[in-house]
Amino acid sequence: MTKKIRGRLAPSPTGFLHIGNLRTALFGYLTIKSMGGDYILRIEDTDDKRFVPGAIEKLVDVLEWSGIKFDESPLLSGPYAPYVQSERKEIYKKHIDELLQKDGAYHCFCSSERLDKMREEQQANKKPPRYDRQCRNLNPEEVSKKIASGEPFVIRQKMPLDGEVKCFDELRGEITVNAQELDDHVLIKSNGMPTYQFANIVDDHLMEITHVTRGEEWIPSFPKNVLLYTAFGWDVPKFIHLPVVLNKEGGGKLSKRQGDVSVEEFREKGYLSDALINFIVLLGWHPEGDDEILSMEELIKKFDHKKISSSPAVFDVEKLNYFNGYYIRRMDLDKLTEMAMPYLKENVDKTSDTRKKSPDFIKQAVKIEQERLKKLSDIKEYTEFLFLDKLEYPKEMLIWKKQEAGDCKYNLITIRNILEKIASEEWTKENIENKILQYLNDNALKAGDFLWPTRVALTGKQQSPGPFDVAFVLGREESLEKIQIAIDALNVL
RNA sequence: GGCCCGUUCGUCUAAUGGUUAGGACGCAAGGUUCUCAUCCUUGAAACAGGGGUUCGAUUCCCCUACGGGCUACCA
Repeated sequence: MTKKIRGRLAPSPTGFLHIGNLRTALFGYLTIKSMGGDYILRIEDTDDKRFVPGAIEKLVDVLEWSGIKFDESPLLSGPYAPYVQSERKEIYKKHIDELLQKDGAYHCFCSSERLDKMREEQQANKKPPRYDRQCRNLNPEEVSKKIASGEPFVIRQKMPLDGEVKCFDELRGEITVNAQELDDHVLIKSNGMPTYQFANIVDDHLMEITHVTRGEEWIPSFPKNVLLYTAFGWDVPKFIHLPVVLNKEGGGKLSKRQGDVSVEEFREKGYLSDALINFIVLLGWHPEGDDEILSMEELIKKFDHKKISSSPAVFDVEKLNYFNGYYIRRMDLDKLTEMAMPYLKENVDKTSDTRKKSPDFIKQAVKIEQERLKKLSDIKEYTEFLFLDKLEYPKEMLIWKKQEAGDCKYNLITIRNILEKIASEEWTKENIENKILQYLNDNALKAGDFLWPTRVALTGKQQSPGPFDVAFVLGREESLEKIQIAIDALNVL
């Protein structure tokens, strides 16, 4: 029987999920799900400074919105509970005792002052800062005595003194380091809590994780982690070190300084989770073939973790915008209207016209802007003119190119006369369009001379949906009224 | 400083020991009833540099440059 595939996301509970974390989560999820395994959430809160109340719920909420669901988590629980490291202290205690017994670790009583000074000197002498292993060879009696007297201590991992350490990354292949490069890093802090370097490895083993996905910032400690598995006599899971996501400007890890990086912010601005996921998965991975539009379902089918790129990717919001617009254009209108509603509310509240507060009107408003939206929040600005009782625009805007003001006015009158002949029951986009175009066609008139002024009269904007769409949505009465206002304005000019 | 990881159009990337080095976003031009957007067509745009190995390297190896990471009782 083959072992069940299991992976995990192991964030610290800061309550803040940024794009880089989401990608790590996604690649982990897809790696595991593409092989039919279980994906679990484990909270790594061994550093109490990082804890933010409510963070776990928030994290799970955003992740679920993104389409990443866990099979086990602190909220769901499961056979390997608890899933929060601060609740697993006994487990770490038991295992560090075991490791001590196996001579894989030792107590260290060095004060932080001494360590600081030591590092300073090492750096001054151009030597790599590393623990000088002063406590590594204390005799057991001495250690017991110091512990008994209440002297504070940490527990360090005992690294080999020489030779090479080889470890294997699924993306990069074999990584070899000289054992002398390895620091005896701390496994248990003086407050009794484990460090990441200990808790993470113990838990991954205990929770039977088969594929470890984590950021490439962990590569330097990778050999030490492998050594820890070996010291316990445990099998080493497969390791996949994911490349980082970089800022567009100036390089460096994606950071808050350079615009939005929080998944929550993207969500609030009206980025669709499908688009975000589709965009992010392409940052370091590519399906076979040229089709880049993929749903989560398809991703799970097609994903191959061995094909993840080992070089870092730059986050470029332009392409995200394209994907988001693409997904919005393909959305069902009812669904889109529902999702756009929060962003439209302000416009709807502003109008005194009860007709414009109706679901049907709102739906039509969304419909004529659908293909223009890059993100849902655009809808507010784009549809504002539809809800305004009175349009404000300079009269000159009505005039198309080199048109004479008088001609412009005359043309608007012509349009008004055409529209007046359309009865309320026949007020459809197609009718409006056909009647106007037919007239222009029959009289060999240039469309721009008529359509531009009409559109401006109806929208008050340089850029907007076409006049037929707008006239239809606004309705017969209001359209005629707005055109008349424009005609009157041109009188004064 | 030391150690580690990386380097194909501006960006995300594909492919390959022999190709006109492919696609996507963006950009430019043209077309589709006025603008914007959509949609369609076309175009410009890349193998970091230097050595090897080889009949032949973008592809394999080495060096350099550049970018990034780590160097905590943070993860």
